[in-house]
Amino acid sequence: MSWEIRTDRPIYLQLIEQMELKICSGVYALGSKLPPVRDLAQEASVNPNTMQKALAKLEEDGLLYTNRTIGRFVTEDVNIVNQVKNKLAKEQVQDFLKKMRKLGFDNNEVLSMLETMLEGVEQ
Amino acid sequence: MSWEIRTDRPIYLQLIEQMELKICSGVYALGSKLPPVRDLAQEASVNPNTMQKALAKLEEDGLLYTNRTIGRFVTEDVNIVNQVKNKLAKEQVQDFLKKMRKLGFDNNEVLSMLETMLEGVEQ
Amino acid sequence: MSWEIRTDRPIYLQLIEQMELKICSGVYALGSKLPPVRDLAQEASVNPNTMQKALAKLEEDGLLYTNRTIGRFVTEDVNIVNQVKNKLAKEQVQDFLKKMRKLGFDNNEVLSMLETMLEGVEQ
Amino acid sequence: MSWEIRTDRPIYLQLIEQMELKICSGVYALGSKLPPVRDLAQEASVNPNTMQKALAKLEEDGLLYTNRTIGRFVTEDVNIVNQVKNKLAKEQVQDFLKKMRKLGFDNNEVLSMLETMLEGVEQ
DNA sequence: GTGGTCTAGACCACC
DNA sequence: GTGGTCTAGACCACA
Repeated sequence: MSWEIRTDRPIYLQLIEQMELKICSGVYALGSKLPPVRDLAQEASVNPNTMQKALAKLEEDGLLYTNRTIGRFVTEDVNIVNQVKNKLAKEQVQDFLKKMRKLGFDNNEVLSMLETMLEGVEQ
Repeated sequence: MSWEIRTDRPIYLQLIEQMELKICSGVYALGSKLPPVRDLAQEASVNPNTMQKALAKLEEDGLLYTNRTIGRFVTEDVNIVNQVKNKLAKEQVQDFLKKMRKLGFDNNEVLSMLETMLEGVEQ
Repeated sequence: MSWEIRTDRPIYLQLIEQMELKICSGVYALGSKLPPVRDLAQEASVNPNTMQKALAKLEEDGLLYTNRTIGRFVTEDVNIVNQVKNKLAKEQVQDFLKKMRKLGFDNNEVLSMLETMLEGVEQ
Repeated sequence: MSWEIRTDRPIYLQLIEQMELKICSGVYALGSKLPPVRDLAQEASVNPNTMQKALAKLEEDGLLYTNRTIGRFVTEDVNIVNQVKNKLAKEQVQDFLKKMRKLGFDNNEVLSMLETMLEGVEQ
């Protein structure tokens, strides 16, 4: 998964979301060292200051921590990561339901459709 | 809902998808007249030919029909629209499941989470 | 039926053929008066001299005759017209067979296909 | 057989028809590689985009398939080609009958004329 | 070098 | 003014 930046919302918010996702999905493992800010910024084609702002917010939330002389690391606290995971999951569910409602499906229909599509599918 | 065009996929495909969505979600009602190609193109900030290509494809699929010199109309055939609705819904479900799996949720967890979030929510 | 002129063959030959066809199919009835050469030429978008050349040839074949002061007329001789009709028909058959052979159909297949398509069709 | 383009009908439709004919009559054998779009366009004296449009339609119908960056190929599926062959043959028969009727021949006369002309003719 | 896509701009038929 | 078609010219991804 790469970086996807759009111009219709604050970039640093998008960076936060995608960074959260990368951590929760294991792209950056618990306790692992992150690439330098400059590298991340270049990878995402954004200004280093913007990337810095995003990382600072993630640090605030406890998802990252900085060792000034060595670099930035992903937290080793599973609980924090799980909290974020749940937050992201809830957002996905909300987003999904919103889209399905727009298509005219009510709760029961969404549920039965999901159940149908889960049957017989390997995990 | 407005138009969102990205540069990483053929524009006409995105136009097709968004047009399908607009029709299925009722932005363009069954049997109603569409704005002229040129207007739609300007609205979406694309070349009229590109919009034309997308509309031609939708016409092939029976979602639209053209009354030459008068304009383009949404089909009045509920069946066709429902078919497209189901197709779009399935895509949404697949997409949703893919994202949830990336977050580390298995089928049962997705299902129970959805059920939980549907409880006590007004339709 | 209007005039169709192509640039890949002598125009006057095409005029002859189409004039024969018009007479045989009754566009210009037996014994009827033809429009003036200039009108015919304009109708077919060709030079009057070219039209003149075609009409002269048809006259030679007895399909037309000229009354100098009154104009040009279609012959009243059914036999002559029937001869031309047969000639044109044979050309059509030959042309048809040639095309069918190019598509890979042999005589028997052509015959059976024709018989099939004639069944149940009102004349 | 070369390309014949007329101005009284959409060019891309004529290209489709003639391409179908070329494939059905073996000018382009099953499974063989077609010349590049640009070459075909130049051969037919049309814009590459117009040729592209025609080929795209033939591809939709399964008569061609594209191996991107390598080229376009005729299908290897005999069934599809035979279907098209039959379609073209039916059109020829219809066209033939129409012309013969215009000349004043009824079904039986057409049939007997064809039978007569087929006798004693080498295949 | 291949097919695919997009834009810009033009003309046509029809009502 | 509507959709339809065509041309010219450009750029892209891929191998």
